[in-house]
Amino acid sequence: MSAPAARPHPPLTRYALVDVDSCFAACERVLHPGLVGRPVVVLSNNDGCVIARSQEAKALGVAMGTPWFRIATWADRHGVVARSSNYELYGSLSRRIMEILGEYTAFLQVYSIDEAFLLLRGTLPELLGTARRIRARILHDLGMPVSVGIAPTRTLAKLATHGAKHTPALGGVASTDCYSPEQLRAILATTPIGDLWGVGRRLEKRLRARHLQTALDLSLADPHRLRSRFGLGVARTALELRGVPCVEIGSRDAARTGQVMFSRSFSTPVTTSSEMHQVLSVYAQNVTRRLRAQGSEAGSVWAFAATSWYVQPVHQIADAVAVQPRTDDPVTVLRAALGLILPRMIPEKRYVRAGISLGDLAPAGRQPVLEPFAVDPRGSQVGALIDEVNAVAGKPVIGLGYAALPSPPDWQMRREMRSNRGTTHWDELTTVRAG
DNA sequence: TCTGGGGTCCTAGGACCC
DNA sequence: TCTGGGGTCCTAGGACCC
Repeated sequence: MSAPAARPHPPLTRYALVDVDSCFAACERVLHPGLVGRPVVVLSNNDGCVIARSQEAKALGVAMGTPWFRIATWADRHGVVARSSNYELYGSLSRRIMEILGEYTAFLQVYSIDEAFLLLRGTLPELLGTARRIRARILHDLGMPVSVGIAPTRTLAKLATHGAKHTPALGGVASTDCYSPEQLRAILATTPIGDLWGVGRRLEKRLRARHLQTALDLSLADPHRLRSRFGLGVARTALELRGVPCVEIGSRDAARTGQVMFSRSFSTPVTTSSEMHQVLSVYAQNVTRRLRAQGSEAGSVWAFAATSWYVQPVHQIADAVAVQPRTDDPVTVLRAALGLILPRMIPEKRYVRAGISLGDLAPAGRQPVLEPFAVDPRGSQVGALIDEVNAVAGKPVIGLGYAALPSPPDWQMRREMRSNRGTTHWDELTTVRAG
C-alpha cells in the first residue's frame, strides 16, 4: 500500500508583521510628492536630532540620532530635506493603515505607529497572496510602501520583515516557510545577535562575552541556562527562533496603561521659577487633556525638571505626591507639580527638560468621595471646558494661568520645518492645481 | 548656542503575613 | 525566647522597543 500523497501545502497559522518602510519620511511624501526620490530626514522635537530617514538619506550615510546642528550645513549641500516631526499627520495616516489591516484579520495587534502584527491562517501560497494584496492596497490607497514578514513567531516575523526590506527581489514580502531548514540555519548564522528583536546594546555585549555571536548560536543554546544567566526575555527569544511562540506583546497604544506622561525639552534653558511655573502650567494642561481623552483619573502626580545630560554633573529634581481623591483637574495637578518642583530649584542651574506623569489611574467617576473630602465638585469641569473651546478654535486660544500666552514663550518647543497637518486641519489642506 | 518622548516588561529587594 | 520557609504585594531601577 502506497503512502498517501503528501499535501503540498498544508494550512498554516502564522504571524505577519506589516511594517511601513521609512514611515515618517513616507508620510511626508504623501502630501508632498516632490520629495519622492530625494533624501528626507525627520527631526525630533526642538529639531534636535534625526529620528527618521528615507532610503536616500540612509544611502548618504545619515545616522539615526545624529544631532541636526552638526550636519545641517552638510545636509544642505547634499540636497537633504529636513522636516520637523509632525505626529498629527503620522498618527492620522497610521490609523488609516491599521483600519485597512483590520480588514484582513480578526487578530490585529498594533505594535507601534508603523508596525502591526496580524494572525493569518492559510496555505503558504494563500499567505503570500494576502501579504501582497495588503502591500498593493496600502500603496494604492495611501501611497505608503510597506514590507511584510511571515513566520510562526513574532521574533522570526521581525527577521523576515528585515529580509523583505533588504532584498529587492522578494518584492517586499518574505516568509520563513519559503526556506528549507538548512537555508534557515544559514540565515540565522549570518544574523548578528545584536540585530535580534529584544537584544539591545547591553545584552549584545553580555551575550557576545559568552560566545553567543549570531542568532543561530542563541537558537542552539539551552533555554534554561539562558534564563538563569540572562533572564526570561533572552530565553524566550531563543525559543522563538526555534519556532516556539512565547513572546507576548503589550499594545503600545497608551490609552489603557496605568500611566500618562507629558514631558518635553525646552528650546532654550529655563532658569527662573516664574518661567518654570509657565512650563508646568502648559504641561499640566497637556497631560490632563490626555487623561480626560482616555476617560481616566489619576491618584498620583510625579514631576521632574533636569539640566542637560551634556553638562555634568546633571542636576535633577524629581518627586511624586498622592492626590486624594483621584482627579483629572489641571488646577489640582498643576498645584501638586509646582509644590514638587519650584521649592527645590537652584537659582543658577539651567533646566532644559521637565515633565509631569500621572499614575495610579482609574476610570473616571468610579471612586466614591466621602462628603467631608469633596472639595470642589465643579472643579473638574475646568479642564474639559478648556479642551472644548480649544478644539472648536483649532488651536490653543484659552488656557490656565500662563498656559495661553498670546505669543509663544522663549522656551517653547521649536518646530521650524513642520509640514502641514493636511489630513486633520481644514486650514492646512493640501492644494492641488490642475496642470 | 543647538543632542527625543513615551511606553512595556522583568528583576531584585523589602515589608508583611502565615 | 528563638528559629524557619514560603507566600504576596509593592517599588525602584534596568533593559528594551519604536
